[in-house]
Amino acid sequence: MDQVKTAYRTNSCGELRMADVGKTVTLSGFLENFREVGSELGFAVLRDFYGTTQVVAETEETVKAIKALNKESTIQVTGTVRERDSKNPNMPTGDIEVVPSAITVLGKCRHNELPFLVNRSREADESTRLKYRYLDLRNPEVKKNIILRSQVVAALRSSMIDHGFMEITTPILTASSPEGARDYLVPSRKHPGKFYALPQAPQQFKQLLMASGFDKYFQIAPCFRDEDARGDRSPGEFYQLDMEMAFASQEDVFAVLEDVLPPIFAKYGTYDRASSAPFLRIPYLEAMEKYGSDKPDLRIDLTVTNVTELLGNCGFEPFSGNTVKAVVVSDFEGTRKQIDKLCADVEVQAGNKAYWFRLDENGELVGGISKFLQDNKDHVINALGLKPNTFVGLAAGKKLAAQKTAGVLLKMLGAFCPNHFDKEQYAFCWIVDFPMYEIGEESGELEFCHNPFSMPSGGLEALDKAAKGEIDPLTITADQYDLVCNGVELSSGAVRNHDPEIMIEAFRLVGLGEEDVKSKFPAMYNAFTYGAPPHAGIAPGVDRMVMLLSGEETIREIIPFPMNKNAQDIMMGAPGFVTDKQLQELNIQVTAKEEDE
RNA sequence: GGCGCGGUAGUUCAGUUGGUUAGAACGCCGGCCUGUCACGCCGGAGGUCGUGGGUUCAAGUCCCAUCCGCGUCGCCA
Repeated sequence: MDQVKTAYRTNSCGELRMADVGKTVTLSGFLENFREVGSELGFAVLRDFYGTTQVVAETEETVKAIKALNKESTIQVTGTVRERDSKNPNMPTGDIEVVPSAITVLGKCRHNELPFLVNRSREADESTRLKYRYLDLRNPEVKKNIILRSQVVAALRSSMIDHGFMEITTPILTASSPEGARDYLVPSRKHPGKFYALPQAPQQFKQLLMASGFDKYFQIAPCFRDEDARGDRSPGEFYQLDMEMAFASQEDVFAVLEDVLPPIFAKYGTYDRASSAPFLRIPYLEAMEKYGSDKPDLRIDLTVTNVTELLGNCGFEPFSGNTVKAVVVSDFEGTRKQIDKLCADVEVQAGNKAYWFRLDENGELVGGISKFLQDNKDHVINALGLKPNTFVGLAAGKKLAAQKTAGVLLKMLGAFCPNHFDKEQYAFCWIVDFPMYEIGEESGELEFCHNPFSMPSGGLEALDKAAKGEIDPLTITADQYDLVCNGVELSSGAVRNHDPEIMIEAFRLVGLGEEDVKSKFPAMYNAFTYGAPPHAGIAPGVDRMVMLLSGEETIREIIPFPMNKNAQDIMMGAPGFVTDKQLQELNIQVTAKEEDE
């Protein structure tokens, strides 16, 4: 079947070539531009989804007719394909043009001044682009990310099915979850005072599918969280490649994604190199120690060194009594000005100062805090293995703060030094052995570090020992893992806790009892009392994957109709006020209203 | 919510120490142009300088408040 032929066209605007010369064709598309070269000559560019084709106007009548139309109007052109007198090698259809015999206006554009030029919409203010997203998306440069997204989703779906997974949809209207992010609530008409919630993730449903005897589940799942946006985090809603496997371990989950993702990244990505299986596994504590981050960018060949013993007592006040971390950069070429800028940027992002010194080409310690090191010069050089032209970035503070600041410093240095940054690839790694518990910053009490559904390593035995005080609960790790690519956290997953007794024991350590488990997660708790398979899963973020693949800097570029930072859809007017009648039906009284714009 | 940057023509931006009638490019309108392709040339229209207040002889520019946008931290099991 001809894929583009419709009632309105015989061909697309992207397909005509020299071989088609002489044919009579009908094209339909948007009038992108008209270049008038005289009262009896002009060139129109017709654009549809597939490409552009030049339509030549050779009579005064045709020139006038096209000139009268506003750009972006949709028209239908019937005519003959002809070889061009002057060809355009930059254009796929640049060898030919269409000589029209009839032009029909299909959809008139009523605006002679557009909010922006379609072909240059990416230069326009983002709010304007989002308000007129349907014009913005006509720009092939903008549209291509949405096409990429569609192709990636199709490839993921097909690969998951090839790996024996079955796509199952789960409810969008469900119960509010007591843990995690703020919920989006939907009032119930039939049950006054009660609310549905949009799922933050299909987490509980997929685990219930495992309890139901399904074996390998996946879903391109919409997830809803009412939290503030970031450049790489869209407010409100996003999509996950959600998956779960029964009778499976951490390694089984790793094996699936290590097989599914690299070929898709290599095929659809900006770079054609992607890590192959097995991805590097880095324990959480090691990642924090070595990279100062739980999402290291492995394209950077720098690591963090602990220099507390070496430099802690050098006499530089900010170091004394603190943990001191260093990032050693060999073959460093940076001016004083660039170093200052770098340190300032680190301070902005990390909230902590960065310090530095350099071993210059003559083997002297210079710059930054170097004067505090002169007494111990040889010892410092030997201990760090410094060679001439080496930069040493430093961070100090309490252990975690020093680690994180060094981590920010490391990433900035990587971005600054091309010789330490092998950029053109997708470098994956797994972060494993996350702690199960942490001391909450506000409460000062023991809390779950990530989510309470994870299986603690060592199971019931480890929890019992912690309860008896034989081991520190903070040393218990969870069978939980993150997938990281190029410094971006793509996904979190875990081996789930499928045993009600271990679940109760895990909750007991944070001061919650059996009743709390039952009331917070009744469906899962009950289901697991009827026997459940050990299961494990993960849910890579689709939006972030497409963002990595496209090379875009903001997540909005890869979402067809994104909301702005304030979770508003300016184009649709969402959120918006509703009628009093609607509110009455829902038994809702509004106590505060935003000023109407 | 904190911090940072920004808001000037339809669009993207410039605007010096506070000083004449607020400029440019693109777009738009009119004219010219027979092979353009970011067509070219000539001319023209187009401004609540985000909003409100203040200082001043004089404010796009300085001060205060406020709204909006983006980034970042908080937040995101």
